[in-house]
Amino acid sequence: MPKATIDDVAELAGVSIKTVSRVFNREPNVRESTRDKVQRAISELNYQPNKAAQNLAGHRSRLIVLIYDDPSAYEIPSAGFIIRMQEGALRACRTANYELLIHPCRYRIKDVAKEMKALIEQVRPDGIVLAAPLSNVRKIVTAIEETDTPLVRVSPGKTNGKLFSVATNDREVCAEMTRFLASLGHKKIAFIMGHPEHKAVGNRFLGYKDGLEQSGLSFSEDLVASGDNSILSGEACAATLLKRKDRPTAIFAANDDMAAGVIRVADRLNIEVPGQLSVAGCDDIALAQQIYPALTTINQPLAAMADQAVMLLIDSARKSRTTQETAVVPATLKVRESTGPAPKD
Amino acid sequence: MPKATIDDVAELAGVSIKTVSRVFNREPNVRESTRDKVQRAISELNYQPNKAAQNLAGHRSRLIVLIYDDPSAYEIPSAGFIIRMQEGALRACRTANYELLIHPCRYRIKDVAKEMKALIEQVRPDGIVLAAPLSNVRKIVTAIEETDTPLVRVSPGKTNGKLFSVATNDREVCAEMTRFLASLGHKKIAFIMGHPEHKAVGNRFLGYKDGLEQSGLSFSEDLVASGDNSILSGEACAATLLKRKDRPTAIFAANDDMAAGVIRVADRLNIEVPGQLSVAGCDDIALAQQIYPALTTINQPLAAMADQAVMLLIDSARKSRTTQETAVVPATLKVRESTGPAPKD
DNA sequence: GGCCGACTAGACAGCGCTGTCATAAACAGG
DNA sequence: CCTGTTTATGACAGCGCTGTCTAGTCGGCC
Repeated sequence: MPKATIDDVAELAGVSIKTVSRVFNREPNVRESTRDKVQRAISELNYQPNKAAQNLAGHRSRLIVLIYDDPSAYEIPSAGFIIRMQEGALRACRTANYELLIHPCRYRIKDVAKEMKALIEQVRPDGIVLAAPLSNVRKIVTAIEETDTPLVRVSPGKTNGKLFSVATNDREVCAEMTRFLASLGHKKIAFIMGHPEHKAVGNRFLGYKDGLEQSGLSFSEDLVASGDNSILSGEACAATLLKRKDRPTAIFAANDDMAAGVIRVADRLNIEVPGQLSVAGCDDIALAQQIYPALTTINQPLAAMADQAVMLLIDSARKSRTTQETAVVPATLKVRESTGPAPKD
Repeated sequence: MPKATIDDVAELAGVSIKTVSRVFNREPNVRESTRDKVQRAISELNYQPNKAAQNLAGHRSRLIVLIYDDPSAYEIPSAGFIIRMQEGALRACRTANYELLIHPCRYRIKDVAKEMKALIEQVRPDGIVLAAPLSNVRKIVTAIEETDTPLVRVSPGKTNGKLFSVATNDREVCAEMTRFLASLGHKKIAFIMGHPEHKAVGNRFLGYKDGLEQSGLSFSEDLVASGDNSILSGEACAATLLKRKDRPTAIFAANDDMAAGVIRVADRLNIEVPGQLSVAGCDDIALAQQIYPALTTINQPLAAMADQAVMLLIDSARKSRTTQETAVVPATLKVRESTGPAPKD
């Protein structure tokens, strides 16, 4: 059986194709009885509109493209990141009856801009979700903007600029984590900063400081170390911090890998976690649950962010693009086993 | 600047739109000089053909849909599975200038068949890659076949049926693993079977038997245990196998999780791995490298399989659909630390 | 020189929809 | 009952391409 077209439906229902189109697209000004007739014809023929035709005639594709960094998506540790994003984006697409195209992108190659434009002009998506870290690569953002396609950038850290974007309350939640540690009685809470290139880094550090202040603790340079986001660097930082005679009773690392490094070092130095040392991380990667003790960390609501991003895109298509805004999806503390009351001395 | 259309190019080049189309699609019978003229016009205007129009007029969408099981894709342990598939599929799509649509699918809901058909008739993909375990769900396969869209099923285990599919040489490589263990001097090689629902299970067991035979070892029921693919069941099986006085010196589990369970039990029983017991798994999931000792296992070439699948799809579109075939992408042994020479007693 | 085939190029319909506009029907109000 | 307005429907163009068919051009060969 050849697939039914709008003409078939129109004929069967005894109306014009335009009326069928109206019914299918829930347009107003169709009499109830006509609507019924058409509905029956539609379901009888099992009619499904051809997207290509809709797209061509209607200038909208019901397609969202999710663009993310290519090689990093396939490295096991970050696979979770992109899967979560996809999960959220797909959820929003599904409810709005959109489809999702995924497009990994190597931003280091010269022709990214050209590649992006080609992609966009070919498929004409109704919107684009640009995942971190690409969300801060200027030439990509610019290329997309030049095509006039609605764009939402998703990034756990704050995105600079005034475009649509969705972010988390990184700073606030890091303050919350710090307060949480303080509330357990910790007075000497150390912080391990991450790779300075990461956008998120600054905010997390600021959040840490906020948290100290809010808890009535004073900030000390001596309790801050700088890593590069790797487990190894976490170990190095921990070694430094823990060797001090007046050592911290809690260490808050700007990401989970470094926190894992801290736990390793504590184990080596025979410092009990969480008995003698509380450790907290950030990101809630898979590893966080797999290590012992399971890591207290901050859950990144990646799926929710992507979901939000797609919804923004779809809404902005309906209404005219409103004021430029950035949505914030709150991250939450995941308290597990690596934190506990401060040791009494 | 409004996007250039084929008419713009034709006008600039001083030819008909059909000629532009010919040049762009590398059709024959265009004079070299004309081709050049058109090429120049194309690059000057930065022309990108509108896919929707191509699709509508040409009855081909240059779109591949990857369909996979929904909830399971988002569970962390299996995220790697689907990411790998995507990786391969994307690779093939990229080189052939196709785009990839991803479509998770909950196969337990009633209307899957209808949903699949709606998806297909709407987007009219040129081909569909159906990932395991969906590749063996009859109602989905049937629904897709009824739409006459080229379908390739990807499944680590063998797929039954006579459709296009790509699989691995599960049985052969399991035989290889068994021979490998035998070559290390092991005489008592036990096997832990997985969940009987899994298609792959039977083949792996057969491969194990093949391997024994090829190594001149005899098969014994006593050396076979049955788990359900979980770590816990692996522990249970290991406990049984290792409590026997005449205990095996090597255990080959049908998946990595169960192998991990074996290692846990060995640790608990103070049996050294690989000193006193060699352990091998299958699948090479992320966990395999994270546990200690790192697990010797069998690498599933998921990316390569998906790549292959998409290539099959694209080729079958070019030539007429040839004879139904199943491509086999070989899996390979990943020898790591959990296996070693049999203990001398 | 005339005819045939191989190349090359263009005219044109039409893929299956949606947008626009015209028209018809229904409904007010005076 | 007629005009003015709203509501319901249809006619038709056209989105930007590709497929088909036709027409012209060129050389080769008898």
